Amino acid sequence: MDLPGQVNCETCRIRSCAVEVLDHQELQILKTNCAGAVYKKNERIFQQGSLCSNITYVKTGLIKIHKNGPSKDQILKLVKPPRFIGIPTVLGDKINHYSATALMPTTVCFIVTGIFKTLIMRNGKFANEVINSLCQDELTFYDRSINQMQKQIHGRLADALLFLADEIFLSDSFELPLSRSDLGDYIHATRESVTRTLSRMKSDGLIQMQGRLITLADKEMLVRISKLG
DNA sequence: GCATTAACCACAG
DNA sequence: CTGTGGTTAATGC
Repeated sequence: MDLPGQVNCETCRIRSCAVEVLDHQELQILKTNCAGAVYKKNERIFQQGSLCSNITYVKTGLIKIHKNGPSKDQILKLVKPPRFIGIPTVLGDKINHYSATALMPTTVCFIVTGIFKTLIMRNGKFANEVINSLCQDELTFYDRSINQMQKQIHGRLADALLFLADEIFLSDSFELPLSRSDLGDYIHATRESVTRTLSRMKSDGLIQMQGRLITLADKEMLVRISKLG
């Protein structure tokens, strides 16, 4: 982790909707209690089980939120910046219930927990934006849970590919940021099943694939597979 | 029964 | 870290 350290929230171009509604004085408060950091691919940003001391705001890059279950690691969600992570921890418990790891070079800002709470108490609009963001997250998570539980592997993998293309990379052709094993943790499958299903999709002409470079060739069909499960 | 799905295991690049 | 193949348990005609 490198520390560019000092940041200026007043001139920051990628600040959140929440921070957008802060007044001048509040921005000053934030600025003096905020520090930037840079993570490389596969570097842990915070660790499940450890004490949570900061709110994390992901500015650029891509991260996974994951949690060690009884048998193996599970990726709860992929977070595309800009986005706050760790709000549930700060407001709900002191210990991280999950880990966050960078999947590509990622920049974040840490905000001192107490200051974050102060801003919530002090500025209703700020609090409202925070709640909005939490609600969105919860709704997406419900949808994803249903999909994971009721679809079989082709549908789940199609979901993941469509999500990566449409939500993360905004392109039908992208470099897979996850290993096969990670992808398995994400869609609730073994790495072998991921490999097999991907090569099946390739031979069926649904996708093109060279190593980690994926191109969605037949999106209509992928959508149908995703819907049918 | 028979087919399908997907995990588990082992071994090889 | 990946790809493949054999095996196996569960589920559904």
